[in-house]
Amino acid sequence: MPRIVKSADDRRNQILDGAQALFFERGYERTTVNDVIAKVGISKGGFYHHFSAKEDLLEGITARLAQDAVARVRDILDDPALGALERLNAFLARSRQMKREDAPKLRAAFDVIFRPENLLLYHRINAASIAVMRPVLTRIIVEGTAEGVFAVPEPEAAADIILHIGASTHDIMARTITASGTAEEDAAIDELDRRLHFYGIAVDRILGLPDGSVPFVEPGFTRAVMTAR
Amino acid sequence: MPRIVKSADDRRNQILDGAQALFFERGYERTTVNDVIAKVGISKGGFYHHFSAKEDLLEGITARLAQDAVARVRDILDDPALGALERLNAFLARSRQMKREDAPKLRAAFDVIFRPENLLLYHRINAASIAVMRPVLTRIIVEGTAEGVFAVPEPEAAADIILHIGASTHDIMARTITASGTAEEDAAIDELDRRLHFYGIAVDRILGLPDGSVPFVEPGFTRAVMTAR
DNA sequence: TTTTACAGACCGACGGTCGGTCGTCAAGAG
DNA sequence: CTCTTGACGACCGACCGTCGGTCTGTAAAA
Repeated sequence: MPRIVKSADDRRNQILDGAQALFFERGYERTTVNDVIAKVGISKGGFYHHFSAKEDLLEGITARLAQDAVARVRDILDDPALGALERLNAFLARSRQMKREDAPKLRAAFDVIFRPENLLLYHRINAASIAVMRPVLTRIIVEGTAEGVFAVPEPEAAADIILHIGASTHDIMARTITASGTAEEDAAIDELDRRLHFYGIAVDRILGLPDGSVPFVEPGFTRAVMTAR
Repeated sequence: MPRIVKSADDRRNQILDGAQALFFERGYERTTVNDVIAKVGISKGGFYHHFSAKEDLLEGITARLAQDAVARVRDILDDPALGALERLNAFLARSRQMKREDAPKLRAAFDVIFRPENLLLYHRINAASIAVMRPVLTRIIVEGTAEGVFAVPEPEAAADIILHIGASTHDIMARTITASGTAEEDAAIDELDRRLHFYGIAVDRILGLPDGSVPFVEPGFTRAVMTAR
């Protein structure tokens, strides 16, 4: 094979790209290092020059993913014109909008991520996004408490809880995906939607807000994302 | 090797016992099937006669663990003399008592379970205990709502959230364990304790109760468990 | 010339398989 | 009641393929 040399950063990202595509297609365990190097067109030695273990791929991918996501809402988070509650809602609205925009890709990824054998992949992605969002959400809660809008004695703990609420959707998400195409799909989506709606209420209450202050879903959102092709 | 024949159930439990001991000592990934069969004194073929894969061990162990735990609080859950809130608090009190009683063993298990490489083991144990507790907690919430004590529109969703709150302690738990023996240990335990206290408040709020109705920790509890030998 | 990026043959360990063996126990013969 | 037989399921252990990771060496860059 001819030897192609690239800058370390480029190569690293290229490997990450290939690995990410494979992980979202077959899952982490079922993707081998040989699969990755074949896809990228690189040798074993080349791979282990940039990554010390297969595990590193997970860390690299999830970190990149989480940072990309937070970068796309940075402007809202830093908007000084908005109060804490408004920023929180604007952030959630933007997140939903982004999800709607690449719903098909998202849905395809869900198909793999929520399979039981990919539990580790799911939890890693979740943990990475929580790690990135925690300081952001903590700041909003701190400021909202200072504004007198929220009533939260432990902002960081509250942020942690709220972010972990997402993980409690795992099982219903998995069920909804499994039910996809069957007669139960409709009911599953409805149930998921009700859950997500309640999660908004749970957030309201944790923050000391009246029910309905922080809507998690808008009508049709859940169905739009879950039925996207 | 001499051949020793046992009933399928006995042998299965014996294998589970051995595997559980090893998993809680070295973690899941670092325990090989050969380790398990060596510990149990059985052959490869014997093992695969009872389990179809190494993964099955995880499922078997976590299911057994979760069912044991729920069996030890069954009497409280079924006590007709208690209201929903009282049952919930009695259940939590019993759980704490049990944790205090075998704090040393629990603490030793924590040492392994909360290591980053054992994330999967942690999540499996968590998922299994949530699966067992979900219907139990849901029932309490349904009844408490009927009694007019709780105000929860989606009992099952609320149960799910409350149970998942436990997972949000993972990182601080891990940090506390890592800090064990160092100068930061004291501060870490204090922080963990504050968190756990707030989680009680979060549960209060989700259930529509005044802050402090459902205490998660009592004074000294966190320190007692985390410093046990 | 030294350092960095890469190639690819190689290795050991691990999860899992497979053909076969041996205990156990019930049914039928003596 | 005892003994034989035979089927079934528990169990054995050599073996296999795969996979993550290593190592020696080489070409390009600095």
